[in-house]
Amino acid sequence: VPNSRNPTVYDVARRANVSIATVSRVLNAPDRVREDTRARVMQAIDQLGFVPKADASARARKSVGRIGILTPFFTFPSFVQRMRGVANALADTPFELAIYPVDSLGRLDGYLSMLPVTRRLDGLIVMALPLNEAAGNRLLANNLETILIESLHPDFSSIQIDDYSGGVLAATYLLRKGYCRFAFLGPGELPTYSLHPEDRRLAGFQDTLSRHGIPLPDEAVRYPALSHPDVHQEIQRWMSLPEPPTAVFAASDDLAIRLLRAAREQGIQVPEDLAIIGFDDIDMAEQIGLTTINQSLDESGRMAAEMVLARLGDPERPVQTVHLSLQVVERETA
Amino acid sequence: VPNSRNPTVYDVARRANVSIATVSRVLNAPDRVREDTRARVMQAIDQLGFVPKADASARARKSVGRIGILTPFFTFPSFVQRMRGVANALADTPFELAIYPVDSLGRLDGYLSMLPVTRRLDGLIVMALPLNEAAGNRLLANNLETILIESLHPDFSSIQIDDYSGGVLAATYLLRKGYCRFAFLGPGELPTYSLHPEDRRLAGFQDTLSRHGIPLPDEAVRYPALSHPDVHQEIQRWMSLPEPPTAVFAASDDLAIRLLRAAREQGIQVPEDLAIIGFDDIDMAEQIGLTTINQSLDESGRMAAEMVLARLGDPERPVQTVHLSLQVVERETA
DNA sequence: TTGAAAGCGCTAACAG
DNA sequence: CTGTTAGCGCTTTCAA
Repeated sequence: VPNSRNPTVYDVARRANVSIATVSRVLNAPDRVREDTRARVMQAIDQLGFVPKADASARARKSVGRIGILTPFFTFPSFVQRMRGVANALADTPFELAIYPVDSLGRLDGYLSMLPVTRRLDGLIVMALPLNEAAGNRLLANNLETILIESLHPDFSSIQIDDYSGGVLAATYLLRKGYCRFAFLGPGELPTYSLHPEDRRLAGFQDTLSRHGIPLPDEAVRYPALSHPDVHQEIQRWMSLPEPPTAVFAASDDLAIRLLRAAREQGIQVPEDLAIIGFDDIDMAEQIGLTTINQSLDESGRMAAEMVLARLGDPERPVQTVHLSLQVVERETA
Repeated sequence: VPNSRNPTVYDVARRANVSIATVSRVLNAPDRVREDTRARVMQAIDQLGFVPKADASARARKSVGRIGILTPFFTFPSFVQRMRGVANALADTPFELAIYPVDSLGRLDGYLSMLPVTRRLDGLIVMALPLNEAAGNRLLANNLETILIESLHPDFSSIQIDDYSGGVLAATYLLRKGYCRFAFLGPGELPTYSLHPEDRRLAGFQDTLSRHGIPLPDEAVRYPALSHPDVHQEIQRWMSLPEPPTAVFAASDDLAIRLLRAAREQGIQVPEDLAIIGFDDIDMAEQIGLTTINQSLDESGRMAAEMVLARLGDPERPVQTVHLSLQVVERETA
């Protein structure tokens, strides 16, 4: 005689011949249950039409089991690689991943207002986005563990990239390679809601050059729109200069790749006629053979996730700022 | 010292100097509590910002406001672009996005078991992953709105790509361009848990060629590992054939891009010596000028999301299969 | 990998 | 009216 009440974990457990703990595990951490046991439990669940009571789960659960990522440009390779780092770090934990793409200032404010209050998240990773006073306080007050990547705030742990020294590295590398006339390419369309590390990369680049007595004339520093014709045009402009540059530092691999294509189309040999160095070291950089500066994208995501998890496990852990080191990856374009 | 957890009835009770039972009564049967006691308790509740935990989840019971994506290779550009389509479709809705990356058969089974039962999702989009009988039934039984991309199941709406006709398109295009000796490049490392559309792309390619009386010899069909040396080697092998191919159909843009680089390194002119056509039309294809076959990646994600939302709004909506059309995008490599 | 047992936050029965 | 106490159904140590 079937029980008239809704089935519980106990019913499922009895039918599958396991303990209630195992039933719970099948639902909450399937990969921690042996294949055949899981199948048996799932069969019992299906047969009984078992549905866990939401309030009971909520009550017993100490966390909601979810980490969020707040990110602009969430499909740009550099951001995707950071997300990959996060996802990998989360893979064998009971935490799932929620994405909150930011495409405007309004969206950023909106998320920063609601996320801490609605308590649907245990932790938050904020990528390359500024955190204002009020938002920071709200996160703190509501006790949402937050880690910042790229931005800085006294009350939160963060992962920092030294963009200035990235520029120094690029200049140093190119100088040692013997290049002597330089140019810089930055992104032309900058949204207001995200951080802009390009300026500091340029500063490091420029300072290093000038320390070697080499100027970086204004016409060598360009911020074209990302369209193909625009990038094309910048190269033409450069190459028709009385003393055209022999090496370009592009503020991102994305830019460098566009530049590379435009150069090839104009019959400009890379690196013979024009050397190109990028910044980021996205996957595609390797596939294309682009010389660039590695900023440990995957690693930054992985560390951010680990830092969130660590704080979740022990809230007493001190706020810390981690500096990731940069490294030139020599390939074929410079 | 502020409490680090959310306040509970115990905190309220302590602060109001009553037992937890009284707190509960104030919440559930206020008239059974003396006026002044009730006021004291309410004051404590307000001060602590107390919200009964069960309530919170009970309120959310109608809709949790979350759509999930189950996907392999979630950082591959082609999958990322689909996710972008989904994210854009969700941007101005009250739904957030959860990602469930699948990296093994066990993980796939695990998610397919737990997701429908635990009710943390309103809808699910399954990308390029097979759905077995049991999993399908479970999704249905638990009423989790699901849309499939690439795979097919009679009980679920899906978005289909006609891979066979993609092969036909590639062959037709190359033939019309006047090429007469062909090769095919597929991925060498195939995980067991995901779908494999390459076979059908090859079939369409091969059939079309043979309909024109052109053979595709075995040695022209290769599945190298994705490492640079391996791809390099395939080209060498081809070019040293007595009758080397003049055009290659790569089963994905990723492969095509690797091939392109390897070719250039060996001084092989593309498309003069060897034409290359890819499949997918990822963002990068445009940036590097790759001729390829567009399969509307963004669009497929957008449609999937819209179909989930539509079914959520009106569960009576019939199951439908949408066929996305393919299109050759002519750029510079073929 | 699994089970026993101790909670989780809350409600309700029962005393007083 | 209020406090004590025993669950509710589920999760999560901890040991085995």
